[in-house]
Amino acid sequence: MSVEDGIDFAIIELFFFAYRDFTSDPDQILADYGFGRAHHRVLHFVNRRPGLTVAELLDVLKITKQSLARVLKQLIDTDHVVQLQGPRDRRQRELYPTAKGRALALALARPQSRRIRAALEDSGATERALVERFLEAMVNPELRAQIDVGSAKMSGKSHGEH
Amino acid sequence: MSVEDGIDFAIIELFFFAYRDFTSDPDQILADYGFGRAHHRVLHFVNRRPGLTVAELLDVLKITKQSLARVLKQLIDTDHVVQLQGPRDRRQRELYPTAKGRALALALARPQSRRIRAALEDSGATERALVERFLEAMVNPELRAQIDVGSAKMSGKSHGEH
DNA sequence: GAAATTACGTCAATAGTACTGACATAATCT
DNA sequence: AGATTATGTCAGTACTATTGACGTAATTTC
Repeated sequence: MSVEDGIDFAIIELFFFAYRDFTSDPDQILADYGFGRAHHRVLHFVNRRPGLTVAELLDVLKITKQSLARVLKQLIDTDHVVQLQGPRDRRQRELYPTAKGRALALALARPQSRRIRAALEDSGATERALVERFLEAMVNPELRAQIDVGSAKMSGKSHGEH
Repeated sequence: MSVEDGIDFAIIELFFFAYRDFTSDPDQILADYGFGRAHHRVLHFVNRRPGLTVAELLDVLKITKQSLARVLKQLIDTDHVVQLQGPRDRRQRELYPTAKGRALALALARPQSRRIRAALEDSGATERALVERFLEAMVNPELRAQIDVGSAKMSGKSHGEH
């Protein structure tokens, strides 16, 4: 169905609409802080992978360090993120969320999670797994390593407050 | 699994990565034309809903007419899109793709469709329907009318070349 | 038929996010 | 000691988006 010229227009369009609305919820909240989507992404990944270095963050986001600079500086200046000198390599800066940063990251994730829950409302674990599998398969194969689907990597890595 | 603080971080992240890579394919092609993502979106919807008016396009894209102006002008100047005076209301401008515009829209959609096909490789119609249902459910309910999943609306609307 | 509204176009100013290129500093590696 | 690496920063540019204001032509309303 809705495959014209062998092109899957239906899912192409659905993906556009779905992502547009998916990002609209946090955008509202971010506006109150004078932040944009870039701040959201940085905060999200610092929160999810506390202690990641600047280089690792750049690699995950696939942006340049000049693009990151302003956004990261603002998050540090507003006390949402802190930098600690790397323990092994003192050139590195490990990034950690503050309590304030974690709270904001959570506030931003909440409506998105709510939207996902609603979309999977009448679905069981099978359907959920299928959606996860589909989304993962949409990611470039060589980049799937970046994805941290399981919670294993997180559980032992509580660095507390900084 | 991977639901911390009751937040579905797994799908939030997967959605980010999936959409990033999903848009990266056409971005490469667009660069050759000096176009950006905005041009892609306009071209896509003009192609999908030939004859739609400027106001309808703004409503679908959820941007302002000032944002659309430059992009649409460039697409018209480069002979990818044409404007025709509305038959009923002559204030309106109906937008149609040219053959050139259709060719570009198709070239942009091809790698995206290929990616979707690969992601659904070992899936049947059931799984495909499930993914469609999920994506549709992610869209704001009041905006689902915009989505043109079926091909019914398209089939009889071939306006030919302009 | 005059007045209000609508559809569209355009000018000006601003913001957010991204880019390339270049250069500096400190730390680590060879 | 010299090369490389990790990070920071300065300068310039591009793309997409915004708000606000104004103009024109066509349609609707009274």
